[in-house]
Amino acid sequence: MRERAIPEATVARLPLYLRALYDLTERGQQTVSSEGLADAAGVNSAKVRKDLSYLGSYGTRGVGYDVEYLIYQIKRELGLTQDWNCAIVGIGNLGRALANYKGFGERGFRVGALFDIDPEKIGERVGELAVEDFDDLERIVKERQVMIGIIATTAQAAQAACDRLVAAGVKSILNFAPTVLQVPDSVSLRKVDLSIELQILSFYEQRKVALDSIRGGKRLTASASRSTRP
Amino acid sequence: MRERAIPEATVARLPLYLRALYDLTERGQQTVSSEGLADAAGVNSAKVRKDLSYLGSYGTRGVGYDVEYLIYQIKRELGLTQDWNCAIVGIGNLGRALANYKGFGERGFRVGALFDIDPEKIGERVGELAVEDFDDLERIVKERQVMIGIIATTAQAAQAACDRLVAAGVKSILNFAPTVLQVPDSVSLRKVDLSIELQILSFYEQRKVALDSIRGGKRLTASASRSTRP
DNA sequence: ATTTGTGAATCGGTTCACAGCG
DNA sequence: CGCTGTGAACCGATTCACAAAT
Repeated sequence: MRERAIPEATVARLPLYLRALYDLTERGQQTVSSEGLADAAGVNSAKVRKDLSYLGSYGTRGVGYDVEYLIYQIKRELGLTQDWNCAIVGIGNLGRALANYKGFGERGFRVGALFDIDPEKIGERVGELAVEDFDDLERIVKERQVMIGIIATTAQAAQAACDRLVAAGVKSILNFAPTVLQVPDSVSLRKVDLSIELQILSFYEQRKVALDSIRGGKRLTASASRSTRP
Repeated sequence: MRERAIPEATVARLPLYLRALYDLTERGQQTVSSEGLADAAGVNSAKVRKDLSYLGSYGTRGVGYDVEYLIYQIKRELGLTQDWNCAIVGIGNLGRALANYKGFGERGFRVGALFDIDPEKIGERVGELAVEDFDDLERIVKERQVMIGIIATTAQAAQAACDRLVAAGVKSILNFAPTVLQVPDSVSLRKVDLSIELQILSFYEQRKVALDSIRGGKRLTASASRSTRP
């Protein structure tokens, strides 16, 4: 495989492989087949092979992939050989939880600033940081070279938070607020919407209940609903 | 359009449309075109029309869609005409934030039980609920007719939490733990992985920096990075 | 004997473009 | 005339299946 451009779908799976590979090293495995990595990452082996082929030819036929080496290559591809400074805007329940979340640091994402607009919260300590004034965002983002902004405000406040991050030069934004944000083309935006995930589950759950009641022939009551194959 | 089966991609967007429609009612709009809804939901109008056509022919040519009626139809399709009881397993930072998150209740998801294995936490109040013993999960899930389980444990504890939820008859699970979970086919599983989202952003950010430094001809310093088009 | 790497076939989803209807 | 609803064309991603490598 030569030439650039890794498909989006592949990029989205690389972190999954990376996590699976870390798990494998912890179990002392030095080499892994596409099949083995597929199982550990919860995908199928054809996908693993095709995905990894976009990075280069890092496997050995008849053997598999060297775990350490593959970790290195994926980290390099994802830009994880350096640490990234993040800032969280909106220190409510979720912002606080994100500020305290250990998983970020482990993966090389340093939360280096917390912002809120509420004078009650400014100055308050959360973990190792103090909440700072949203008005100082631009200055602090530049001083601390924040590269990634995490928006954990209400839906109403999210666009303003976003605009300020963009004005400060932040090019990557992760949005937890349940609203659509506008950013210039030069900025990457991803979103996580908690209640949308539940609504999607609701769709499939509802369909299951409907199907059960057709098959069972009678209305479903809570006590009648049993788990099939535990 | 007749016959069943709504594409997965469409199902995943319905909650987005729903939120956009709520926003429109708040602004007093009674009818909306596919173009208008597309803007509000952050997609394009061809997608909106095709997606909505899977639900039925609910629009009026030359006019658009009736906002209220469309809300009703989407809610019905998603199974949101009823409330769903949820349980959160793992009351750490994130579990606590989720327990306090108002967005769930607003969308008809009632958090009706919190579980943790840590004796220190059992009995503690979080919002309106007390944390209960993980050992009592099966009984409580059945008593309160919990339909959706939310896993906010560590990666290590997640599979056990998942197994217990499945054993208790829960058919829909939302996993926040950074690990791959095994569930029977009869159970729907979705996942939200916070640090994976950051890693994806990292990939695109890194590529941007690389591109800039080629174009700019010189190494990038923090103060030299300006936002293009604010 | 295995397991990769990859063309070719396939699938699902998106976009186009316009006929059909209000 | 405007906007929906939808076949048709298109595009990206997944899966298949096997030749190539060790």
